[in-house]
Amino acid sequence: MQQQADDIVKTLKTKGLRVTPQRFAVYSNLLSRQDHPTAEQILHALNQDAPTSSQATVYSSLQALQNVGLVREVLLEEGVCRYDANVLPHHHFRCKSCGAIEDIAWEKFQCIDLQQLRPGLKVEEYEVTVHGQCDHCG
Amino acid sequence: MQQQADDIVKTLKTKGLRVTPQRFAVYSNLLSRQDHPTAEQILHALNQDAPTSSQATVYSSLQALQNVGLVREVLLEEGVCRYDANVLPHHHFRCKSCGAIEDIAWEKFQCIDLQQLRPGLKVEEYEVTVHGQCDHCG
DNA sequence: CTTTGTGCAAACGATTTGCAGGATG
DNA sequence: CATCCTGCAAATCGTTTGCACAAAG
Repeated sequence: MQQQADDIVKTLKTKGLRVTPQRFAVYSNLLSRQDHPTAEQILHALNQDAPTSSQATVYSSLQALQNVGLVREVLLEEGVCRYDANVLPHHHFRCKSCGAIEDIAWEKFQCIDLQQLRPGLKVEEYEVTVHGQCDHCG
Repeated sequence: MQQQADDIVKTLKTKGLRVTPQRFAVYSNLLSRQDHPTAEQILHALNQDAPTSSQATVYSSLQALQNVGLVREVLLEEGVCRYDANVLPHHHFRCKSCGAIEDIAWEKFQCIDLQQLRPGLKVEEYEVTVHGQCDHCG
């Protein structure tokens, strides 16, 4: 636990971010959860016990973390912006019934003929979004 | 042109939608363009010459068209909801520089080992989003 | 005629901004 | 101690809603 906290501090510093309690809390929370929370869910989680962050600060922390590549946005539903501390390439599954979201290992999908999508297009990255039913809803 | 209009009317009726000038215009506009416009862009296009639709009506028309499966939402950027009259399965390319969006033929990608994503998950559909540079920006 | 759609303006929810005070390096 | 962050409240943006009038079938 203590070691983990030190790691987070080190990571933030390495990226040139000032380490503030709020920023630390946002990143730490995001690292600790498997779902892909919205800004609001993060805010709520942080202020569960005692108020520690304001809404504006959560947004700005997320922005700062995004800018240095520690966090990415995940768009799976209209009007809902989620955040993910896993910035390695991977795909997403979303349950159409309950909305649960789950990561899909990168190796599960493979692109056929990537270079020939169309002459002129330079592909830099891609991701797959899978829709279906999860364990509970299936 | 006339034939095309008749087709649109027929399609709407077949889906059980009342044919109003506004609804016709929204669907017709969406069918005619290759980009994936936002509600606002559609509204702007329709009122280019003379005012024909209100903003609330464009939203409600899009909603109605979605409900009967003639139109789908496309989510590629945070905070931007685009619409697409092509409801056949296909993928999307988005230029990271200029934001241009282009359809990618369904056959360009193939899923490896779909049934074994994870036991318990029932896959119903999926789509690929490709990011990169388009002709002008590459 | 009955039902459904339209337009306006007000309401809404999520995100952003301006600014003064406070913490970080 | 200069710079950057935080928190508050107000502003903004896209979308939705309520309601009276109009149009479609």
